[in-house]
Amino acid sequence: MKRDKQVEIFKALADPIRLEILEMLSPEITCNCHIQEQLDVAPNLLSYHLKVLREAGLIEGTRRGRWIDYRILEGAEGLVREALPNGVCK
Amino acid sequence: MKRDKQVEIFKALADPIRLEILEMLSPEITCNCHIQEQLDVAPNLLSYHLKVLREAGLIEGTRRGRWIDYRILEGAEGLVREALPNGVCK
DNA sequence: ACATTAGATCAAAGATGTTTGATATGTCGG
DNA sequence: CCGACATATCAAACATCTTTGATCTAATGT
Repeated sequence: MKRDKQVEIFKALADPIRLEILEMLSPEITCNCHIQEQLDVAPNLLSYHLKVLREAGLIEGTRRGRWIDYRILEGAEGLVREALPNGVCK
Repeated sequence: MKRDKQVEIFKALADPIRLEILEMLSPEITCNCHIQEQLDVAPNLLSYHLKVLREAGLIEGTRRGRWIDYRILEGAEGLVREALPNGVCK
């Protein structure tokens, strides 16, 4: 994996709001509005963090009517594990 | 693990120089001066990055005469794995 | 004790990230 | 088509991180 991609993934993980979001998304698809209720951040701020996670390739959103459902991408776990530096993780 | 600690670890990993260092340290103890040769960063900058990694609990340095040998800490792998968000990694 | 070398620390500059407020886009219900 | 709602985008303010240059500490060899 390219160094830049590796860095992008860890940057995406290096924020408390984004970690909350990822754990909230954990069990399954979650509507953006649902995340919003639980998280108490401005809607545009939530959008920003979701975008960072999306661009890192960790989540994906699909529109359902007026809302957007977010889910962790299939490949996300593999991607993160692949990003772990050899030095630290065999 | 506390959210702050989790964030601290990912921030430590979210930099290309620090990832280089970690992979360089991978096989075993490496003298600071050796890292320096391979990395081409100012010595004070290297110090800064080593400090970030040290404070995150990933590496440790011990002085040997004029030099300092750095090594990945035993617990580093466990620490990083523990930091991975449940959402992404089962 | 002195000069030299390896690292660390500090403060300021520069770069990058996050948050906010205002505005835009897309979708629904009437 | 219009008003309301969900989300996204944009620009500016603010905060944090990284890099640089100067200075400091600790250890070595003479």
